[in-house]
Amino acid sequence: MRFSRSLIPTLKETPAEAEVASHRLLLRAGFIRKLTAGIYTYLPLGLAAIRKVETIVREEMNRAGAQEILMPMVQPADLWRETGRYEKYGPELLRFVDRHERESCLGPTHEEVITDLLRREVRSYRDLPQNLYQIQTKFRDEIRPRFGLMRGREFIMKDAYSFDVDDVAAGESYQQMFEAYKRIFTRCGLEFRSVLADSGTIGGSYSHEFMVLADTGEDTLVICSACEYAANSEKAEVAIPATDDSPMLDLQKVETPGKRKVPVVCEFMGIEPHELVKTMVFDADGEPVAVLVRGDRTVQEVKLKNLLGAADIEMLDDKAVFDATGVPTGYLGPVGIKIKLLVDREVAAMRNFVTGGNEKNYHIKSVNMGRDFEAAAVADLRQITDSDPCPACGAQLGMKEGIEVGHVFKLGTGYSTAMKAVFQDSNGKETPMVMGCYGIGVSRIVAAAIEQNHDENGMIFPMALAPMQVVLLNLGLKDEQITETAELLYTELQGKGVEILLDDRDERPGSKFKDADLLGIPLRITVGKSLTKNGVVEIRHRKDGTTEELVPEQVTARIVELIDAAMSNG
RNA sequence: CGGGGCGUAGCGCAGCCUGGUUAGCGCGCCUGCCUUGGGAGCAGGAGGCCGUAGGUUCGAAUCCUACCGCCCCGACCA
Repeated sequence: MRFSRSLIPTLKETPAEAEVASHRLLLRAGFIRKLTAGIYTYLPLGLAAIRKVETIVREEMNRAGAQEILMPMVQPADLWRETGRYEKYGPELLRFVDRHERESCLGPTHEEVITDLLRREVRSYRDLPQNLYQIQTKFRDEIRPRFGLMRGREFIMKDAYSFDVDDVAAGESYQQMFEAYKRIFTRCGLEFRSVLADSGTIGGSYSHEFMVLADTGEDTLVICSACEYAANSEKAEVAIPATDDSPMLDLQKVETPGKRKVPVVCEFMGIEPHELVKTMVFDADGEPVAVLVRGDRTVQEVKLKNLLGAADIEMLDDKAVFDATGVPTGYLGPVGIKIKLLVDREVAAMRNFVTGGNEKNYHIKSVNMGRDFEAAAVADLRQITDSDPCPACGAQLGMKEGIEVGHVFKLGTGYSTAMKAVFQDSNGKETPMVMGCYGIGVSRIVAAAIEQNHDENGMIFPMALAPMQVVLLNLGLKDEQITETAELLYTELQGKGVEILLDDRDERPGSKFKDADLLGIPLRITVGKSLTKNGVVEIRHRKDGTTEELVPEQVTARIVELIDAAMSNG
């Protein structure tokens, strides 16, 4: 690839819209350009990086026995109605009608389509298992696309679906995919963790996420310092606390005029936030629900959503809270509350706590569950913290930020039952297929790799994902010896199958060095003055800046050696 | 969806408050000279429906209205 004839529009200045490193660098290095909010064109180098990921994913999926297909992007609404998701999926699902007034949507995921396919084609247990995947552009109309390729509305995803005769077989499929995923992310040269996860809108019983560790991650992971436990913090179960069995004291109403916020109430009453219980009100698919958590805790909405089986959970604003309860925010409490009341396990174990008085300007002391109020349910509803013990072994927990790049789910028979995807088992009995689904954010991996590997000068690609393996700088376009040597090396390396970008632009050396750094290509060959002076060219490693000088005849062999080494330990 | 902000040359911005010559600056781009190991220098040049539509005015990039687009924050703690 010749730089002079390629569309690699690098920018010296940072575009105003870019917040995070990967977005900034992808724009500056000329990998992507934005068409509209959350929708990007991949330029030659950006696409090359995407292709690297796709190739690794394909190889490992095929190796694991999955078969590649390609499903439509436009899907009929009726199919989505069969599973109830046309209504349930929410505004992320882009809906439209075609010229015949047929309702349609753009596929954000493909469970319905694949299940429809399999129910038509699979009759017998002899046809199972099946594991099918595609690499496709998905569309999700995100509330707020951001960070370039990290959270776009349109993005490239690999999604796979497994169909098995029973839970045991489905578990094997799941395990196979889990192993394939580990190989994929390892080959990509990424530092990652697999964690227990919530299964979200896709549904299902059991799932793991694969997270690339990076400070700009949108997810928080809890990782045990002692055992293997690792989970997304929205999923991480908080250990059941010891029950306080001190004697119940008498209820006591306290006037707290104007004291609404936890810290203010605590200061006023001379107590600590952990002695207070706050009452939060949410809207769960239109029904108001109150949740009790300790004053210093945070309600984990995902847990709440799962407990209620709700499609959408939203915290109510002050006015809506008053409308639902007749009490201004700040003074809500469980005693005498009129709406459904859910209680965090930690609160259920407490005695004699302080709550709002359910009356303006009053709080109550020495409240106790069971005596003073009843809960519709007691459950784990709060966000875990790093001072909580590991739910598996009790040791210290650590927290890290991560970018979700892969997700594997056990779906069970939810979709197959809803869509009547059944087969006859060996006894002739009609049985729903047991499903699993497995996603990888292909375009997001490129962004995640850059988040994890960059410096102030630009990207630093791992060899396996680099759009080009080598960049060769010709610093003497008008010097016959330099140009001849550069061209010779370019041809020779291409002949060895090396992916190489020849910087043959009529630019000054400084610009070429800057661009080479920016592009993050792992190896750089410089042919310039040192050739005419000392007969040597230079190889520089982008990652650590180390250089080696050698005569031109040795370069090709050395480069091939370096690439092989980088690919094998990646 | 709520709040805030921004739309002026390919990119980054100034001008707008306080309306009035030819709408500026830096980077990039084109031509020439010069230069060639970390984003050089000089000279010349091209490039703008000042987001769109309407209004106010003798006169609008500037004031008003609507629309469109984009960015940021929030949509989690009473």
